[in-house]
Amino acid sequence: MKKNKPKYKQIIDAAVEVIAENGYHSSQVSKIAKKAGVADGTIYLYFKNKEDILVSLFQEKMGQFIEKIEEEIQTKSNAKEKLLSMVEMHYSQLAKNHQLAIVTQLELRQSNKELRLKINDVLKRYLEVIDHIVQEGMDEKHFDPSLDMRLVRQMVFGTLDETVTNWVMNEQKYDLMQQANGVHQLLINGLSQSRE
Amino acid sequence: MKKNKPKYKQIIDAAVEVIAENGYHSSQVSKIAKKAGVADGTIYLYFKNKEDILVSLFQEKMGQFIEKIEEEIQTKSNAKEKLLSMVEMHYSQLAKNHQLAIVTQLELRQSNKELRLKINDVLKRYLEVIDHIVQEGMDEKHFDPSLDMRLVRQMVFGTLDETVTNWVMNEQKYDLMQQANGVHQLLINGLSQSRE
Amino acid sequence: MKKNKPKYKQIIDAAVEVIAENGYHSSQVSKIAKKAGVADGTIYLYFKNKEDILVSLFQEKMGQFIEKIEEEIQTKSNAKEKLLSMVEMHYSQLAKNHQLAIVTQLELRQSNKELRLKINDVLKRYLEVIDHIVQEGMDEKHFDPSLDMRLVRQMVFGTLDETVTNWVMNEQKYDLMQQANGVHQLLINGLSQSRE
Amino acid sequence: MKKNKPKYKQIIDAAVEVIAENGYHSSQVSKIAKKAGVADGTIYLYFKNKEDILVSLFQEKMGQFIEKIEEEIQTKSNAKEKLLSMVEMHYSQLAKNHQLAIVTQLELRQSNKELRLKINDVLKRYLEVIDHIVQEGMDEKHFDPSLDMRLVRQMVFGTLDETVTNWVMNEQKYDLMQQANGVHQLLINGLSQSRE
DNA sequence: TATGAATGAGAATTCATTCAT
DNA sequence: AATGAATGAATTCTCATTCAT
Repeated sequence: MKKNKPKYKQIIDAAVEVIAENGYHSSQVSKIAKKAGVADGTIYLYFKNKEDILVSLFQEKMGQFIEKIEEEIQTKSNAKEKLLSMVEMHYSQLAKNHQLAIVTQLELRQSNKELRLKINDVLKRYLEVIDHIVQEGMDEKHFDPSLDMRLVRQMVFGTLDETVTNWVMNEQKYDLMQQANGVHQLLINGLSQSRE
Repeated sequence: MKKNKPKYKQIIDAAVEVIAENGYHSSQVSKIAKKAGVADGTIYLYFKNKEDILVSLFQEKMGQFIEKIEEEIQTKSNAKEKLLSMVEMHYSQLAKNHQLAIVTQLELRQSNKELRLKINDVLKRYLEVIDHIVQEGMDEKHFDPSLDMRLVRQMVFGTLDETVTNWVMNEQKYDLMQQANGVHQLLINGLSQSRE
Repeated sequence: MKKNKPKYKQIIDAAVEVIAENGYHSSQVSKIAKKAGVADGTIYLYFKNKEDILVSLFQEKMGQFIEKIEEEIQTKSNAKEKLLSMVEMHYSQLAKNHQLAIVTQLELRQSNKELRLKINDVLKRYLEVIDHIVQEGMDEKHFDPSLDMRLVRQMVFGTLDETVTNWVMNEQKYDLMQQANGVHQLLINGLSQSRE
Repeated sequence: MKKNKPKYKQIIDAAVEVIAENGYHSSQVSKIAKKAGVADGTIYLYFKNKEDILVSLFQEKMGQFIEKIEEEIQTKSNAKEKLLSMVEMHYSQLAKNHQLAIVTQLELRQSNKELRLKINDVLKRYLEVIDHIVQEGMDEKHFDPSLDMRLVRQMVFGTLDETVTNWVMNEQKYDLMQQANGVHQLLINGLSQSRE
């Protein structure tokens, strides 16, 4: 299995670094190879083509990203706590890894439609996590049972994505983690005057 | 002023058509020129370079987009109605113009960081519209006065943007307008069990 | 019509020179462009791709080659004279243009199967010239009427082609034209002891 | 002597198969190694480089080819019969081995000038066979003693080669062997009205 | 002998932009 | 103002060959 060989991960990590530093369009395969410490041709022993590096990068990193969120959520006992945990994990993981944040929020979006479809496939798993939390909340009667799942999913993901993108575009000048509680409250209560 | 000459608008409209039909990366200047019925070189009498066509396109179209939202909102008397009106206008204008929706939601995001910074400048005006509505709602005590304006702005915009992008990526198979009320409710009440 | 523009012919002539001098595999498009005195990109205004240069080269040069043979043959009154004329013209034209001889006999044969099929199309016209002469000879009862046209055509063309290729491979050390009569006699009488 | 080791022949036979199936340009060393059941590196224990495989292939196969022709010819008592025998053997051997025919007539001609010079060296032995037959025919006074040996050699070889190439290019749709007599007659009598 | 992972040189083509007319 | 022919920089991927094991 190529994915377990050390060079596979080396190349993906080099790709993250190179893309974060140089931007998507200035990230030539030869630059990635150099940073990974392998020959250009070696890249093609592990990846079908350049796009395959990017898709694999996203799968690998986003897979771990979602896995960690799933693990953390399991330790929580109700939907509200799970949602908070998800927001916190989403933010903390990207806050911890600035380069990855740049790559996923900005650079990889410059890819073509085909690549973005593959990226969306990876995201489906994340959307399912959201769905489960919301469903649980509705079952608990803490969330409105009449909610349209698709809209909720898009609000939650859209909000998280937009807040992270803003943070990255502002060059991470403020503390992303500090927003977690506020965003959680917003998602739970919306704009309305809170009842408490 | 070049912006009032007929060819200026011709070229921008051609760009929207060409990009919607062919995708960002297959939209060569020569294709836009052909569709606009002018020579390649003529483009450069009206635009500094290719990127300038795209920025101008966004300014022109998004400017009108925001203007119409502003006009419509003025006729509403409170923040909740204004927010609903904004959601409806946002959706209706893009639903009415599929090509523009494809260009703004998918194709223009493939542009490089520099171009996206300029695009963000255009969006600032829209974000200010959101801010005004939210501020008004807080003043009316209908919206929670302790809300963090930046987070709200990002939740609102992120939700609208994500819902439209999903609709476009699903090839506009469902009716975007029908979502307006649900999204409005979600933004107002969040996930919590509604009080009514 | 692009074929009548001066750059079209410039590029083809440059291609003949470059291929004859450097060999097929060392004849990069950029080398041809440089020799033709145009930019690399200009090549692609006149030719679809590199292979199209080679096919066009063959069509252009071989077309003229065959045309001249046809013209010369018309002035002869019987098949034997026409055959001699054909042999002489075949040899004289290639003897006069060493570079073209190298390209057609050696370098262009290194091309892939697809290109060779296109080259064969061009040659069909030449084979028809042979067929006409042989048919005329059979009608005159000077040539054996029971001959298999396909075999004759292949013998004649194979002989001419092989003799020219040998001459080119021997770096044109001997006089190709001096062979014309001998080859003509061979084709007419074969190996048999002549009757005269 | 490496040539007698089993892997030497394995590799050559694999090369014939691979080139016949995939064409010259798609016949990578790794493909040949795989078909031969050896590692890529093993090839280089038996052959200096890729070109050496091709030259050796030609030497090996053409050597056997010529040997069989020589054996068969020995059983004939005069030049005419020997010539017929040569034509028949030439055709029958290639008709029996389609893959080899494809490789020698089409694929190996795509090689570069250098390789073809080496190939020509191998063919010299065949040309000598032709020369001997012709000389014998002239001594017997059945062939015209004033013939130019070089021209005859090129006519005979050019005719055989052209007829086989045509047969291969036409995907061996007709029976090559059936042409043997006709070609033999053509070579003996040329185009002239036969005396019988 | 045999292996096969790693190497790295090498080239066609596109397309934004210019500028002589 | 308008044209459009000409420019030329820039990059992925293949595959023959090597060499540590």
